Order: sequence, then structure tokens, then C-alpha cells
Amino acid sequence: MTKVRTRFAPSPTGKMHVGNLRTALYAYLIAKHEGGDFILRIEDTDQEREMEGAVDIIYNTLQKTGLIHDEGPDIDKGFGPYVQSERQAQGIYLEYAKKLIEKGEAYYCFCTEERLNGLETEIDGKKLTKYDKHCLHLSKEEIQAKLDAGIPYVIRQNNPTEGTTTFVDELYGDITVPNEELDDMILIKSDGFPTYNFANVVDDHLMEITHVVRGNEYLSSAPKYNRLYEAFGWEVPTYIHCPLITDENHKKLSKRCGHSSFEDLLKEGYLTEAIVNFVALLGWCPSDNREIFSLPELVEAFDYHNMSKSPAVFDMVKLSWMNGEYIKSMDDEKFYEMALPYIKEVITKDLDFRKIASMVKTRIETFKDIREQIDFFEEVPEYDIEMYTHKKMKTNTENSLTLLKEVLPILTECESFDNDSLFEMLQNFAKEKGYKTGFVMWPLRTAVSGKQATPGGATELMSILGKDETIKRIEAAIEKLS
RNA sequence: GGCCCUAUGGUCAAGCGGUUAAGACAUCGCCCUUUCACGGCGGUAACACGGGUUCGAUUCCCGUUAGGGUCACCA
Repeated sequence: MTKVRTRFAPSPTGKMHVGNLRTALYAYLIAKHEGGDFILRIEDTDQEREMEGAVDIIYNTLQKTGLIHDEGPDIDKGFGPYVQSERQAQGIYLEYAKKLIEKGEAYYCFCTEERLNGLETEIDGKKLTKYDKHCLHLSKEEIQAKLDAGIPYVIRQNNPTEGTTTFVDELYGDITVPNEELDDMILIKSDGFPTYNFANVVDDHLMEITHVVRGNEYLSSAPKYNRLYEAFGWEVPTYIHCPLITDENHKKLSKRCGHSSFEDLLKEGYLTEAIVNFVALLGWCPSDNREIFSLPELVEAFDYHNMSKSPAVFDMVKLSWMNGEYIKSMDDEKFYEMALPYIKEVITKDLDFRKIASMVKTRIETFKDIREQIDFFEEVPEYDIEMYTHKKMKTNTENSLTLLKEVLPILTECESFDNDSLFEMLQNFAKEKGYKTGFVMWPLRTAVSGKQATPGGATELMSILGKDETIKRIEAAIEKLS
């Protein structure tokens, strides 16, 4: 059996879309599961849409996610160059296009934009054009004359208008379309660059790609590719079209969503491991139904035959849950390092950040959640005194006030302000008075935090705030309640 | 509109002719508890519809419906 070779072929036009990321992931997994090679190819044939820095984004993303390529612009294993503009400069595409012309499978087209516009029809507000093979019938002499005159041209694929074309997709099976539907698509643009459609086929063949992994949106253009392979007499690779990823409205993920790109998700406080894990499960499921996978585990378990055919909604809620799982199982030291910048964002005081980090660890789903969890350490927020009223604790503003007054002197005299002693002491106090623990803890926690929910109990908060600050806050609370 | 694809709970999804139709997220309830969370236990919730094929269809076939994709000198 020949070695599996898959490729990720993004065009450097901007951010890393999560759909693209998943395609890259699947291509990587398919190769690695079989011990094959994963190749990176840059498809920069559209000079207009090309964006500065986009290539770096591609490298960074692959690096960060661990989708390490075996070959690429930076690692030439004899199939280079791996950048299409460089291949274009070598004349590769034109050479192959001319081969097709010789075979009658392609032809020069000199049609002007105006003429093409005349071919447009409008349906449902969308402009559709089907080329009418106008230039197919130009004589050799006419073509040469136009070429000599320097008239701009494109090269078009010459597709049949009758019969059908069938191609095979590993997931979707045989797909047959009437040839009438096949437009004479452009292979070489008037600027001399190949179109994606053409460059893709030529390069996949030249780079000996065995499995073409790409998004479902290419399914309908696949027959044209097939004809190209056949026209060249090349072996058709295995096609694997991945189901689409959609937003919650079941529409193709768009830039508008805010969570459509890898970078956005990182910015939102998600971990790359969680993103990769989550995205892997969008359209694929292991036989044992496991959910948490590291990349090596995915390599081991991934089998593209289990891929789903229907589109999947990108569910932020579940991503958040999964991110929380990753955070909880994270090494404490590593978590501390990652959490620290977020903690410092809201706390300028000199508090025990390590303790705060560990308190918050089981309570967040993304790092961004940290802020609102701990901001009260810096300063007690404005709060309604009704917060002292709690049915289950049997507290209200009145008994909270008397309780705080009772506890204040005890705390003032208290020497050790660590959590354990505080808790023991307050529990004893409660016992003596015949109070339930919660009855004393609730007002204290409220007084000290001004929050309905905090990342720890009353005594934990107090031990972190320290004696002085705690007393100050309780006094302020007494004042507020009086 | 043509062509193509898809169709199991709100979401991701097991299932691949005979099952009490898994599991996860979300949701709800209970327990744990110094609040919240974590954790534990449990509940609600699905085979789009109509025809076939078959002893028997969620599963196979055909329609209908619904959704999506695509129809560029973009990829």
C-alpha cells in the first residue's frame, strides 16, 4: 500500500476559520492515523484577496494546535515549491493547461467582461453565468493572431454538454451529475495565475496527495475536478468531503458570529486543546463515545469512516463546558500561570493570587470568567441590602445586622486569620448561640463580598482579604444596614 | 430557479432489519455544602411525513416536506 499523503491548502486571506481548522485537523488525523504525511501548501493565487500576515496566522495555528506538517514551504521534501505563486512563476500551471489545450480538453477564451456580463441571468437576486463556449470554435490562426496582438485571455476547461459524470466520495458514495451542469470553468486567469480549481488538481497530483480532504462546499464542483483528472489521464485521489459547520441558525459559519475563527476563540478565553477536541467531535464520533481527547489520542482513535454526513451546529455552550473540563484537569501551576494575567486585570492589591487562582479553578469555563468572579476582592461592589435576606439561611437585614455586630468584636480579637481557624471559631460561636452555621456565614460572606455568589465560603474570603480589610468591610456593612 | 447533499430530543450524536432508541451538552429536581460552583443521583425530551420492500422498519427503496450547499478571472 502506498503511503497516505494528505494536505492542508489554505489561502492566506485572513483569520483561521474554525471550519478550516477542522479540515486541517481531519487531514492531519487521516494521515497520521495511517502513519502518513501531512503537507502544507499555500494557495495564494488570488492576489487581490491576499492579506499580509495571513501566512503567519496559518503557521502559528498549526504550531499551536500541534498539527505539525511533514512538508511545506519551510520543509521541502522534493515536491516543492509549496507556495502556488512560486509554482506559478515556474510556469507549472500554464504548462499543464497547454497540455489540456493540445488534447482539446481546454481552450483559449478572449471574451471581454462586457460579453460575459451579457450572459448573466438573475435568479432570486443572484447573478448566474454559464459560459456559452463562444471561443471554443476559434481557428488556430485566429487564436494565434489574438495572442500575437496581446489580447488578454483566459484558458477554459472544455466540458461536454451531454451525458453524465460520476465521482466517488468516501463518505457520500457515488455522485452523478449531468454534464450539462458543468460550466467551462476558468483554469488560467487573465493575470496568468491559475484558479483554485485548476491549481488544486495539478498540485495534488504533482505532490502525490492520496486523500483530498476538504469542506462540503466543494462537493458540487468535484465533478469538474474529476474531468480534469481524467483529461490528464491521472489517477483520481480519494475524496473526503467534510460536513459543514454551521452557526446556531444552521447557516454556514460566518465572520459575523464572533466565534468563527480560532483567534477569536482564543481571545474569548478558550484553550487550544479544548478547541481542537471540540472541533474534532463536530462531525465525527468514536465508537466508544468518549468525549475528551488529546491530539495523540485523536490520532489513535480517528477513523474517517465514522464521519457524519450532516452538518453540525457549532455549539458554544458545549465548547464552554469542554473548556471547563480542560481547566479543571489542568495542572495547578500551569493554571496559575495562565490565570494570573486575568487576575491582575481586576486586582491591584497584594493578595494571595495562588489561593485565588485555586478557588476559581473549578468555577469557570473560560478564563474570561475570572474577572467577574473575583473583582470584589479589589473593592466591594454596590449591592442591595436585600442580599442579606436568604430564606434557607433564615437571614434578613435585621438579624444580619445584629449578627455582624456580635461577630465583629470576636473577629477583632482573633489572632489567626487563616481559613481553618476562622471556620472553627465561627462554628463554635454559632454553637454557643444556637445558630446554624449558615446563619452566621451568609451575612459575613455578603458583607465581605457584596455578592450573591463567590468563589469560596465566607471564611475563605476573609482569610484572603486579611484581618484589617475584613473588619473594615464588616464595619461598612454594619453602617449600611443600620 | 437548476444541480447536489442532508434529515434520531433544543444541540453534538450512538444505532447500520427485531433495542425498554445509548451517551454528552443544555434544562429541571434532589443530595452534598459556610453562598456559588465542583461532585453524586434522578427526571423531561427524538427516529419529519407518505408510500413501498419485508414476518418485521429508525435502519433498505421511492416520493413529499424541510434545511443546507453550490452555480465568479474567490477559494
